[in-house]
Amino acid sequence: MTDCSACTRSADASAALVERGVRVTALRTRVLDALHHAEKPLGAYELFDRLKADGAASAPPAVYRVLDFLEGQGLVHKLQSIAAYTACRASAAPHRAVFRICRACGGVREGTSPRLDDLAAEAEAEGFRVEHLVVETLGLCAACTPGRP
Amino acid sequence: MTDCSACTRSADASAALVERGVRVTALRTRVLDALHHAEKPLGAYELFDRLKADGAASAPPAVYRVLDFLEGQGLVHKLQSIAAYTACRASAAPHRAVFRICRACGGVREGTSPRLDDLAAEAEAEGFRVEHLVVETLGLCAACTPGRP
DNA sequence: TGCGACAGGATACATCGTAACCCCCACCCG
DNA sequence: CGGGTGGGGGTTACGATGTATCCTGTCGCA
Repeated sequence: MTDCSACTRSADASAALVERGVRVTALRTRVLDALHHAEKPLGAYELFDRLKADGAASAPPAVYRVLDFLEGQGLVHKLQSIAAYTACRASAAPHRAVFRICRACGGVREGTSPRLDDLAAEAEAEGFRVEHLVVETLGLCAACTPGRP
Repeated sequence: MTDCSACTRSADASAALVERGVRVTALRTRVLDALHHAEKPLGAYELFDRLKADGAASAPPAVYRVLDFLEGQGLVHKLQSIAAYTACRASAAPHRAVFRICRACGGVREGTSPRLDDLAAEAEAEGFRVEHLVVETLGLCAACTPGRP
């Protein structure tokens, strides 16, 4: 288990949970750590396998419960188009985000944009009550685009 | 099998395929019709069940193949957050779209917005080659929002 | 007539997600 | 201290979603 800057982030996230008065359990910490250490988003079962190897998780439902919880807390995002989960590096609170998913290397970058709020506002203006916004950009990242230095 | 305005739309879509020089097969027509007649998006297996009842489809892979094809042609959209497919009512060509998905009634509205192109342009400006954009707004539609006439 | 390309049939399987039920344990309260 | 309570997680079993693989039929074309 290597030490890395991501650990700090993970600790920050845990601290946010404590402040909100919700429980920081061993399993939740493990899941968060695993996602922070992963270079890429992890599928639920991929995550499950890693946790099981560490003796930290027993069965899929446990993992899904934790993922749902962490997503509700804004610490984890689910990438719908690839059915994978990624730890949020930007903020420890629920927020809107846009993801760029490279189909070649599998890498994902989380970002933000005023367009997100614009889109939400457009929906609200038409009477739609926005609870969640999914914005995922699929394609090739700069490093994987052919004809490039 | 009732006659309805959606059939016209479905016919328009088929006409677009002919013009592109791709094949309009029985199965593809059936899938398109089924999606056009459905009031709500259909899951792949839900769609499969309907087609099988009509003797039109044999097994899941056939349905997925047709769905992939139609999506590539811009006639069908996949709603990632609910794993369902809907016929496009807007255009017979590939295009960007934003969806509003009501978690209460399950209804979906397809729309468009200049923000979609803005988001794509932002990504391109940073060297990301955009191939597909998924934008889904989840919440309550006007009719399902409480405290409303 | 033979060939290549494409659509679809058929089987089996992989992956993703959840329902239902139980138990444990921290915590609160009298 | 004894009992109640609720959240978190273990366990089993299953449902839903999506695919790999191989084979068959059909059509256009040289």
